[in-house]
Amino acid sequence: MIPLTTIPEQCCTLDIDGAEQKKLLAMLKAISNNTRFEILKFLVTHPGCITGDIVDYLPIAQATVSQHLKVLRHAGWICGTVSGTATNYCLDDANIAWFKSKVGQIF
Amino acid sequence: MIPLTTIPEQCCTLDIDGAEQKKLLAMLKAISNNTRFEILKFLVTHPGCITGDIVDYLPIAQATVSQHLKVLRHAGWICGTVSGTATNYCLDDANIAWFKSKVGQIF
DNA sequence: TCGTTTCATCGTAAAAATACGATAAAGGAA
DNA sequence: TTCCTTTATCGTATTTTTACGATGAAACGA
Repeated sequence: MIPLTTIPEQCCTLDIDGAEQKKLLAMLKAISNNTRFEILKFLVTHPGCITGDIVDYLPIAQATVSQHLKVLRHAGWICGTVSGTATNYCLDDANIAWFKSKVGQIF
Repeated sequence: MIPLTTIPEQCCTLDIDGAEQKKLLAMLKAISNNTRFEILKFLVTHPGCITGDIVDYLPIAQATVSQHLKVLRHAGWICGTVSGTATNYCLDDANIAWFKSKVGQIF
């Protein structure tokens, strides 16, 4: 019998492919930008806030924030809900749960 | 007493900052490139292989592979060990373990 | 020594990402 | 309607990333 200590620890499998890999890489790419990561952090503490709140919080132009929100939306990190002239943003819990579980299973 | 079902599920905390956030974002950025992700996958099944093996496996130039390896090294995903004229590459288990645990705790 | 192998780095071209001001669209208030 | 607020999109400039060929460095064998 092989002692437990000699069994090499599998540090990760990276067992993913095709559409799932594409989706995961898109999510990874989206959060690997510091500004977008900060937007996500802001949404954790300010769920349902509007674009203007994020614009006020960040030191960048409104057009740039809007562009980052689009990237986060398309990657599946956030959901936007139009309400009058404003848009409320929330974390996309379902996709984030998928991300967490996928990363947990392949790394 | 509040029923369990009404307790909102915390989808993520994103509780990270400073040097740790910087390191995490660098690792995220490094793997969000498809070629680099494929290199990591190759290393899972070919631990200790040399640069030339990766060059043969991928459809891109040697200089480009070397550049990607540099990015992965600096981000902490892999370790390179010079052996004669060759360089053996392995996954950086310790950093990958850190990555996995960090992602698990903030998402 | 001389040539070969292996790999990193240099210089540079092309593509993608990031940022901005200006503008457009759409809802609400007067 | 007219004006104001809010946000997305357009066009574009700048920066960063990605890719390549060429070159250099270092180890090895003949």
